[in-house]
Amino acid sequence: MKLKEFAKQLGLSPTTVSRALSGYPEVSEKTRKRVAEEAVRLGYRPNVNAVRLVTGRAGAIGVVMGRSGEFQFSEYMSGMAERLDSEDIDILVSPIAEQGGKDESQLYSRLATSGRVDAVIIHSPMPDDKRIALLHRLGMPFLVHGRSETDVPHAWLDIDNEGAIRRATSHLLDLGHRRIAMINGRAGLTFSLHRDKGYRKALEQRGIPFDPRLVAHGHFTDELGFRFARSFLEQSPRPTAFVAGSMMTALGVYRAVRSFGLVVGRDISVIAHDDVFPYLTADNMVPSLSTTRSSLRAAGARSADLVLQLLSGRPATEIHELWPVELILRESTGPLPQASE
Amino acid sequence: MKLKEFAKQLGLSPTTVSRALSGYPEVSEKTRKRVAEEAVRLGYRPNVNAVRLVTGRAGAIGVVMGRSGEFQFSEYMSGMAERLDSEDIDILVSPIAEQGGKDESQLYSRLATSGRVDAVIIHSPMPDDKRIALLHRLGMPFLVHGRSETDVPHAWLDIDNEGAIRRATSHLLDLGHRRIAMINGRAGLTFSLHRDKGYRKALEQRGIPFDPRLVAHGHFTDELGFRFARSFLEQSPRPTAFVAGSMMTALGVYRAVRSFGLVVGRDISVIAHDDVFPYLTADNMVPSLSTTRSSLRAAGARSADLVLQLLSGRPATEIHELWPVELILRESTGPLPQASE
DNA sequence: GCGGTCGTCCAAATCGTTTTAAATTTCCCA
DNA sequence: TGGGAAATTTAAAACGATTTGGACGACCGC
Repeated sequence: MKLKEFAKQLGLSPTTVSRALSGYPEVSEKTRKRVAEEAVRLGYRPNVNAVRLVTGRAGAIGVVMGRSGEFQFSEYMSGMAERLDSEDIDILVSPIAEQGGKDESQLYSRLATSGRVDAVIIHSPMPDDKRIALLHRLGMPFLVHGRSETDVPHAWLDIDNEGAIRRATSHLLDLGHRRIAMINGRAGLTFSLHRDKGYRKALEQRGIPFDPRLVAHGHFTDELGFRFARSFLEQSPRPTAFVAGSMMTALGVYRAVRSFGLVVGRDISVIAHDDVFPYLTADNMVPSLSTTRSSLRAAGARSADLVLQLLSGRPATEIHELWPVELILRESTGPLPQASE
Repeated sequence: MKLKEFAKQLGLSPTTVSRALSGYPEVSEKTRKRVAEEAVRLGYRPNVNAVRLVTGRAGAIGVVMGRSGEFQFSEYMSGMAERLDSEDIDILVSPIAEQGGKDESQLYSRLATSGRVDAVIIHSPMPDDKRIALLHRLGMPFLVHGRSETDVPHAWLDIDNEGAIRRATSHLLDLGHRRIAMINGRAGLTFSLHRDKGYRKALEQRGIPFDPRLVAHGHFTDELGFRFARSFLEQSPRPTAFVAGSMMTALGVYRAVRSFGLVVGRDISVIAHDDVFPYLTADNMVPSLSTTRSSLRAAGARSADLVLQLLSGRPATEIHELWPVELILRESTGPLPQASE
């Protein structure tokens, strides 16, 4: 069913019908209502591609997915989808062609010039992320999920990684721990740097020297959690507490601790960052895991919302949101055991 | 840069340029080459929306994402993305409006009539899935990831869930286990039924009666894995082996076993299905987890491939792929302990 | 009853391509 | 050298909507 045909059935011109459906004021309330009703009855829906061509809008938001298929991804997308459900806007997922390098910027260029999307969301930025400058230069609206230190104006939404890790570390210090190991995210990413900063600040406040041998960087996988934790535990004196970057990391840490015949929550304290997944919950771990918590799904929903604001004209420089992170104490954290002192 | 402008710069007509770029035979090799080179040099790319309007093709494949944001999702999508990287085809993610019910079919209708996608992939089908009949009726090409028993012709790609679980169960029986519990997927879904069938067949072959108290259904979460496993272990006599539906489920099972003071691989054997995630590997669990294994990423890549075949005219009735599943034995499975007999 | 305003509605241009149908050029052979 | 087939190229008509610039009455005040 095309507009022309539909209009004829109504005895109206295509113009009027189009306006009625788009909510323009030049059409009487009576006919608007009639048009709306008939559209439903006859099942008329404007052809998306025609609308896109003529308006120049793509009706889609692009999300670039890393090669490694992070487990966090679907949770964030669920959130976005939740928010975009009511709008007539799609989510477009683009794979990254090659890790880092030139191909990545090519992907963004193509995304921008092809007119496939109206805006892009980028993840895991670095302090001087080249993508940000690129997208700005291309004139493509974008939101950064995370933060960067570039001068290029850009909208962003981030959680307070520094504060979260600072509080987590401080809490462990309060409990008497002095050798606290941290398994951080990939080196060079802003959030990893922020977490590092939070960790150091907490130590600094107590006048405890920073020991680089207690910090590791890498993907959030159970394997790295396990390996790093083991290598930390082999040190002497060994750490008595861990700050783990993710739930998966924490799984590895738990295993590593057990493999040394130690008990989490008694011999070794663990705090991890939790993005709140329906399929893996900190409460259910044994012992239950203390976490710094922030809903990734909520971040996804809000991201979609902010992109919509961006598209409707709100200046990117106004869009900066820093979310606080909760610290949830459970059984995996406890006072420094006497013997270890 | 528009086609008209670009053509003028080349001293050719838009028609010729369009044909040269689309690889039609009516243009001489010499000009084709020149056009291609200049297109790169001047950065001309056809406007996607104009192409879509005139060709009627959307240039996108739709994937419907469940509300619950399954952790498997991004791995499958990564696979799809991998395959579609070379094509000029997008992946469109649609959230499901409401769980089940009427809204779901509305979503598919809209997806089909709006011209947003050329094909759709549906997941976790049921034996008489309404979506299949609906999409068929709407004339929208689609691929079912999983299987169904409907008469409606449809393309599908599935793994041999029945065979996998049958082999897993048989292996446990070989080891002497007699009370084997199974934590299956959500009730009513085809793959759950297939797994159930595989489980029963294995028992039947040994003449062991099926005990419904040893089977549970639900989402693949660590929480359900833990709860179900605990409730099974409370039975008397308790099961000596578990078949777990997913890696997350297995995590819960491991915890439950430990919470009873039992040891996986010695007191209790566990086999789980593994979709092969980079962030959670069976090899790294302690003890390492025996699995039925099938790469979800590969399935995603192949799905994209099959959809492309579908779109280029291959009949849906020809597209049926059943993938075998590997059985990988590791430390979590062992002979029935003497004391338990 | 006339000119102006307002509220509705419409004809036609437009978006940037692909593709049909026709026009041109090239080429080969009688 | 001319005729016709084959190889190139082109002009113009789609595709299905939005939107610009008017047109047509109805209504009001003077």
